[in-house]
Amino acid sequence: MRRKRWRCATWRKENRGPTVDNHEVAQRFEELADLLEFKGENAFKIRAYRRVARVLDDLTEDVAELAAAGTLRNLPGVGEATAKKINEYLETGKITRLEQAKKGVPPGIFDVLRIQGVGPKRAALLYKEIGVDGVDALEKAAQAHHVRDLPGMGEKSEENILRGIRLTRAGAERMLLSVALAAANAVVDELKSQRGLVSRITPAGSLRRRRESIGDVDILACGRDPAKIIQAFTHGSHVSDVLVAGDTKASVVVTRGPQVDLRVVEPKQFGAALQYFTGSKAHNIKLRGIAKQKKMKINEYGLFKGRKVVASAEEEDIYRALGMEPMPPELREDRGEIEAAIEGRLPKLVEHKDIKGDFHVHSSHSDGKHSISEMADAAKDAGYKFIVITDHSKSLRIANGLTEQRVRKQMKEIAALNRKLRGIRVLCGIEVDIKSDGTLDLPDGLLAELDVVIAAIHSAFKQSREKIMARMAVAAKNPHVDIIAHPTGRLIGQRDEYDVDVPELIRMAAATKTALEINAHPERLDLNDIYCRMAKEHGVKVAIGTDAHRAAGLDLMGLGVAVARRGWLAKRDVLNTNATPRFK
DNA sequence: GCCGTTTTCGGCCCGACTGTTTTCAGTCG
Repeated sequence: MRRKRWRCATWRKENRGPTVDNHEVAQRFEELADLLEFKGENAFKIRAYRRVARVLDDLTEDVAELAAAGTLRNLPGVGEATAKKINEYLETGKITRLEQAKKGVPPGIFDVLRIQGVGPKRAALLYKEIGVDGVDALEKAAQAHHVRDLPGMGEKSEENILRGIRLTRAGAERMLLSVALAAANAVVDELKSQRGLVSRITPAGSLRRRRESIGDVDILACGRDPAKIIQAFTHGSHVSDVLVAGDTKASVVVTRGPQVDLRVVEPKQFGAALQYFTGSKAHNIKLRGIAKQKKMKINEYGLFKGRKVVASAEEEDIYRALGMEPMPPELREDRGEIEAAIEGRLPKLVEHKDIKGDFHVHSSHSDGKHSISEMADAAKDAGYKFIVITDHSKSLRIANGLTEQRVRKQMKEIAALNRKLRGIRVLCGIEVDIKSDGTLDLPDGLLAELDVVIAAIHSAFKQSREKIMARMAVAAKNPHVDIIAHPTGRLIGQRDEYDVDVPELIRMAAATKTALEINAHPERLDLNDIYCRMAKEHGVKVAIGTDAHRAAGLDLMGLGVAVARRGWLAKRDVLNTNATPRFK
């Protein structure tokens, strides 16, 4: 699959909370942390700022509302000084401490810090000694061999810096979850295919946690001959560049693909390593703190009390030994899962096998490739009890949207098909367009006759928040609309959300008993994990739809389930788990 | 800068790899 180019401004933090403002405030704290790091200030202070940034990004409430209510300090990691800074930013658009820190630091330093192999110490050295104030200046200095003369630097460091610049420019960007999964599977399959090489091998990291976009791919393996595994990995058919290769770990860049890190561990330590390399970093840091309280130590080799191994072979053993329930990788983001695990109140997450049907499927009647009958066969093969055919409505001309007449014709075809089909039921639906003037594209009388109505915005993305929300209100309040599809309209790495107030939409959905969709298409994954959790907290049901335009598209359900799991959703929160779904 | 079964000061996660060093600092995850 082709690598996506990321055009929107917010690609670095795809897990945005309800409003842009949270993310915006978070970014200020990231900047502050970068600057203080560059200046060599107290590392713990820097970590504290980064923690604040992450907490703000993960927030399911509006930071401005918390500030107004005076409850900022209830947030973990936010103390008096930070609360003051947040208030200052909300009121004035500036943070005095940040402005001070910026003084005398050229803005290009932020980019220099993002080059692989250049950290705060080297960035400061380069700036002070030879005036490197940006990536271009750094490249020139390295090419002119001015870098190797600096203390602690040499020929190799210079080469590595140039390679770091190349890698960053070539696209050290994040990739879609689906792309990373494919790359990881290719590497894993190649290593597995070599007889007797690996006894266990599995992706770890953010891929295993199923984040919606992935930076590097992490893979964990064990086998009799670690050196041979590293050798096979670095000489794999997909490798274009070897970054590091040691006894137990190696990093490569895959041709037209991501950086892949492999770690080789002892079989008896596989569980500890899997836990460690699955992360997230924040989750692990909290876990380490808990181990420390219990006078234990945790690292990638195991959980230790003094020299004694308390747990190491399986992940579950480590969590249990720390006094908590083991938890699925999708929850490990330090968003309250550790506290829940200690108190024994982790949700039992929805699983792929619970899914009985797909709510969002297109056919050749509009812009799908396959007939209704072919889609039904594919759904039956997937083990489903139902699918909902939801072709586009007429105003979406580019997608050959259905007129009222054609909808009626489709209803007849589906009725006839259902008389023949065994073991699967085709429900008659529509993806009705919420037009830019705030009306629905088909009359209520017709919508009332359909089994399932999903409504979606496909036009006028640039409208004001008021207009977008007015359109959403029309859809949610319509008694025939069952689901609002891809509610924010974002395309990961390509297009930002339209100006939808998601917390307000969720309140609307709750009040009108309208479900919200997780669109499982890899570029959408919309709602995202944070919004899903917010929906659940408000009692709003979620419907997963693959938006399949061909039979193979039904396979994307796994990505939708992953988002649901990341959003803490249980079986009862997801409408697809009911073989005969009921609506308004 | 935050935080408290170590409570208002003194901690704050931990190890691998690299390149430059004569024993370790810097970077990364």
